[in-house]
Amino acid sequence: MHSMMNEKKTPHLLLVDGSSYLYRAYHAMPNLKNHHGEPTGALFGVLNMLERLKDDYKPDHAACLFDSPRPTFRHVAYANYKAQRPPMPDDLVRQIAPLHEAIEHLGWPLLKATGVEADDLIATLTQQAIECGWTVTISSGDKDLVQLLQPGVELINTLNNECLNTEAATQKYGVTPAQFVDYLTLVGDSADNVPGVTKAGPKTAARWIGTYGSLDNLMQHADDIPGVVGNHLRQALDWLPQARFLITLKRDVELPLELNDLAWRPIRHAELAALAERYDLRRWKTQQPTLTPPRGTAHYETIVDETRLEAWLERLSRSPLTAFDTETNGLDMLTSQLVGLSFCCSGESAYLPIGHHGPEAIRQLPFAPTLARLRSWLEDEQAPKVGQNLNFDRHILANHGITLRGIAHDTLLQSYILEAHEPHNLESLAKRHLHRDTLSFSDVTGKGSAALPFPAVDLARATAYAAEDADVTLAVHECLYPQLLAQPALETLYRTLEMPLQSVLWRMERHGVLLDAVSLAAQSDDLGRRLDALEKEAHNLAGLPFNLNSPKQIQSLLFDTLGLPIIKKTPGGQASTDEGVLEQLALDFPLPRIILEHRSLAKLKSTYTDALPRKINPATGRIHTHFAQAVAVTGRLASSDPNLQNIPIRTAEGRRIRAAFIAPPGHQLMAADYSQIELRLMAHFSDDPGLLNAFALNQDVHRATAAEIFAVPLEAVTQEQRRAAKAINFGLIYGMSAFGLARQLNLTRTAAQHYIDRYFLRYPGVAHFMETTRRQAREKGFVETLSGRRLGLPELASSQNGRRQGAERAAINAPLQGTAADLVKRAMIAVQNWLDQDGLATRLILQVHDELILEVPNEELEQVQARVTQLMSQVASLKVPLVVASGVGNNWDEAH
DNA sequence: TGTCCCTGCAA
DNA sequence: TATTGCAGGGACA
Repeated sequence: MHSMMNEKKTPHLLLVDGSSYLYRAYHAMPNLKNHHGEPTGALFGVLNMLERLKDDYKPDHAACLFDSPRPTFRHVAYANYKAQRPPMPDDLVRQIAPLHEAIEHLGWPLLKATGVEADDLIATLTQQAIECGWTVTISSGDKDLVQLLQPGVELINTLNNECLNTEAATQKYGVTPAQFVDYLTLVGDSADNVPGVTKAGPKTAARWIGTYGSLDNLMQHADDIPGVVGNHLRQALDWLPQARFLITLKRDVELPLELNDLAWRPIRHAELAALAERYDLRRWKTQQPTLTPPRGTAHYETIVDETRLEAWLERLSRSPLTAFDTETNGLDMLTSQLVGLSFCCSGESAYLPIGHHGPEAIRQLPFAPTLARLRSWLEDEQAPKVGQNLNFDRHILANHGITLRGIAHDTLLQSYILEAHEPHNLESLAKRHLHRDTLSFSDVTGKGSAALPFPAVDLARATAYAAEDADVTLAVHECLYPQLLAQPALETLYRTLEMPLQSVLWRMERHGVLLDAVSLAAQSDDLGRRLDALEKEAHNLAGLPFNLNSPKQIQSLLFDTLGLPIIKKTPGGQASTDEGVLEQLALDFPLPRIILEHRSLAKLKSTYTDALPRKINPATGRIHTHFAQAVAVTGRLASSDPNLQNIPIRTAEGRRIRAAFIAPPGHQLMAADYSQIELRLMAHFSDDPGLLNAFALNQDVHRATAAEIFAVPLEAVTQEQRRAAKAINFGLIYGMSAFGLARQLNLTRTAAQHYIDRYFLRYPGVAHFMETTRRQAREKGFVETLSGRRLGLPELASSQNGRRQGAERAAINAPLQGTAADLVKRAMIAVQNWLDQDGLATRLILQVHDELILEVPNEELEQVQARVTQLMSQVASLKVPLVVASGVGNNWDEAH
């Protein structure tokens, strides 16, 4: 292939405005301290950000630039320059020297300005790099730097991930980067205390520059500007040249080094480790190769005697934050038993085995007394803990009568908020954020049939695995949490939505739901008999026996043996036998109809009536689903083991299954669901008058849509028209094409396209919303919900057309589905808070995306139904009402 | 035993 | 060539 040496790559230079981030990191994390009580927030924030930049861009050359404390030429020229700024807080001043040291230890070239600002250094270096034909990335939170944009230069704001090039900046500010100085001169820069023209904001300034081309030309025509703002402009004429001078970055600062000196330096591990030790910078302690011992991890302690236990209890009681993890004899949250606990704080990790079997069991501390010693720390609200999916540990401890309290952080949820589309297991997090390979569970237990249960693992290996989990959890927290703090909307979601929800979900899982197992057993029998009959009939029609559960056998029977036409192929290239295909074949042949009936009943029997009773927990007599909080990329919950979010409802047989979810004696089930929530959100986001109006008038939205599309009065809409309109409404939510709609409604493509055209003609706001969303997704790589939840769509950049178009459809759906998920989560928290405050015995038991199900004592029924529907509808105030429908009954079916 | 494929249940 | 999930059975390594 190509020789690498012949491929000349354009050198890439990364310039980081250290000063701009210093302040922001400090204010984002004002209270972080090391074990000496010295402030470390800015240190953490800036170093984490630098490492992230280095990883993301992998530049050939780089520099981190800082302001000098001494007056600059701008202070000399203008006495009020930055005069409104308070002096740098002492807490921040103390972090600067160690920060500079750490940056240099990490191998970054570092430049401190003298007599100029960091921005002037960036301007000068950018100028030099462009002249040499390099490309440049500037990282800063400061908008002044827009003036440096030109081909080959991009500007990124690491705090909000905004990335500007010449085009994007022109779009954003309405002036080109070359005009930016003139523009900012007119607007003024309040951050630096440089006033512009009174009453002239961004819009006016951009318009003036657009009309007159430059500040100079505008000043020459100042007399032409009418109105009050014209007077203000004329008053500012004497000042504007000086303002422009202050705002213009100096591109010819004399530097003590050349571009080629901005290469990466070797990392000074020993110095870095010393600094990391002093300031509790775990990330660099662990990255430090000479300090990380080889596998075997002798530095992890195994707590097997009274002295060590005592020392650790002491250490835990004083730790400002402890990473905590449990090891168990199984994965079932309600039945598994504790085998050991691990801790990590202040750079030390340990494993406390209490439930191991085998020859070594005799070494470990006794189970019950040791757990009793730990109880007060585990239950202490004031002992802050961080974990990876602490809901699991909370269940395990609850199995032993211990209530875990003081849950301050969860790395699972941090990762989910930051990058929902990435894997969130601890091994992946360690790899992605710490560049560490960790021991996996199967490394320690073995796999397959040879796998040992964890209690049989010897203490040394168990310690290597368990203590590492706690160690890594703390390190991941120290990497992810600053990233959250740097993005306030995400931090708010994490702190006020996902963390509180975790507790709500835990209680729902713990409480479970009651099932009528007798009814389900009877249904299984009934279904079994009907399936047998259908099977006989199918075999007779086919003339030979075959397995009705095997798509492969059905395929060969229908299409090979019987010669029926192939309607469509599966993604795997096989002739499909799915419902749509069989439905079509059933028009002309008898056998497909029998297969269809068999399929639908077999599904109910295997997935529901047979499977659900097996999931009843013998101890509680109830079903305990698991609500996964960090699985769905849109922010929805997912239910599993068993999945209680896909219980049938559409057919009569299905509803019998739903009716087997019952309330205990003296209770009723209440179900409350948001009506048309995603379409309402579509109305809200799109601002479309027609759609808003339909909801404002509380119309049947599908009927209203039909009336618009088919141009008939509301009361003249036929069932068929309404059905078509409903398909379009749902299709829109999913980003459907004319092709898809045609298939759904059995129309020609042209007819479907005609409907869609009519729809967009009547609802232009929706068309605009969809286009805007697609564009934002393409430009930014993500879309956002109303709460600012970021939904990343990496496939948007795919080179495969199909994948990319799939991602564009997902981009339409994601803000709607994701915002609905945010609202329901808020409602759940509000409902649980209210129940707690009022001391009610009502329990939330299930959530099905737009529906909450509660188990309500009869005497609380009235107030709960009123209040829950109210809390749900008031969870947000949108441009359309949020309508909640609710019902009550002895079982889930009746409650609908 | 684990994994992939097809199918189908829900919002 | 309609979004997000979970799960069952068959087929096969």
